[in-house]
Amino acid sequence: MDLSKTAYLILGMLKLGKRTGYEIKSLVDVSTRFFWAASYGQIYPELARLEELGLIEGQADQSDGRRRKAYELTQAGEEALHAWLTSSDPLHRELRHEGVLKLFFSDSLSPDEQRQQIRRLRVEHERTAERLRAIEPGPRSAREEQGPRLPYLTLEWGIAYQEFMVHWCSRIERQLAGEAATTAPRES
Amino acid sequence: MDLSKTAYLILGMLKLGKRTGYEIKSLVDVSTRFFWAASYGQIYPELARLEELGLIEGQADQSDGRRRKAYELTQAGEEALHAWLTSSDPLHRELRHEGVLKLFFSDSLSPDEQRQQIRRLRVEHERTAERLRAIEPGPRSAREEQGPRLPYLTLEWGIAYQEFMVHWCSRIERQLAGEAATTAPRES
DNA sequence: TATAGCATGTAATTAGTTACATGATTAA
DNA sequence: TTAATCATGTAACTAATTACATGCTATA
Repeated sequence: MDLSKTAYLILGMLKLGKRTGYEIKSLVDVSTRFFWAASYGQIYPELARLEELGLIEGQADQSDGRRRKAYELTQAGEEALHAWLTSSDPLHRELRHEGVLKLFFSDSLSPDEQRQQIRRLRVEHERTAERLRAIEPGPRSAREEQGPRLPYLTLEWGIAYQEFMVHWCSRIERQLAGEAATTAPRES
Repeated sequence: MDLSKTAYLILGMLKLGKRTGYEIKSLVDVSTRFFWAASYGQIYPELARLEELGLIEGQADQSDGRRRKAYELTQAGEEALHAWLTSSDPLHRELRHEGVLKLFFSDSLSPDEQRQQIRRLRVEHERTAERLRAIEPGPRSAREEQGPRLPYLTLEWGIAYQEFMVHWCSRIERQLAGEAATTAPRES
């Protein structure tokens, strides 16, 4: 029974409570999406697969007119989730960062173009950091009320990562500015 | 003319010099792979496509018995690369990190299991940091000999990122250990 | 002489996104 | 009444990996 990582994302979300595919997607979009994203095109077929495997159980509901199907973990699902959480298999880690890729090839750019690009990179990470800080109050209060604490921790991690990128960019910007000053002492 | 990011990776590598698909792959594996990976299954078809588009030009060679085809940028290819490097389009940024994902769901684990997992996460990043430090002398000496400097900078970035992760994990480990001490003051 | 490395390529598969179709309810 | 939101789902597409087939050269 070898599941995709996204399958475990779903199992994990259901461990947090009975949920529909739509609710899972909404939750992912304000939480794990910064380190593990998922789209409807993955979630709905995966829910069907997991039910087929007996790891989750769906309960259809029409009562309020809207057709919905909320899923829960079965015992087997709980076990599969726990096995994954405690396994020592090497972790899937993947980074695709176009900004750093551009930087790698930027020797051919003028100092001015280089500065502009690194500035853009910094601004993007600043914006992401802000978005994460806007989310923060929710998980924080949840944690303070003795709810799950680790989700909050990973949010803090996300903010710290964005800040790391911002600081790194700033340092490079200063470095490039310093060189420019040496090359052309009086620009004004 | 809308190219994939991986197409720009190839254009960038060819800007650095005439190269075969095999050489591009080898270079990618010791450089950009940590922020933008590529496999043969992408590189060879993409080379054909880029040649079709007139952005690169291949030159077949049998002289040493081995069949090889080395590519160079055309004028159009140079321009496409420069346009990408200086464009202000939002950057593709994607992170898939199974370790952080596990952490997000780890509230249901015992403190001991939690510590073990975060330790594993730290160790993986330590190992990656070491691998990057092992690569470092190459690009550093290249830079010192007035060769390209930005590739070295992105390598430094890679090391800094791994170290950020290691430090973050260490902090969480200490935090969890502190809590354990409060809960069970005398474990031995 | 065997193995590692150079070199090119493809087929099959997996992963993931985007865009659409459908239809209900709720709030402006 | 219109727009936003809830809700499920799929088809088409893009991206990427894996594993294989082929055949050469250089080195141990």
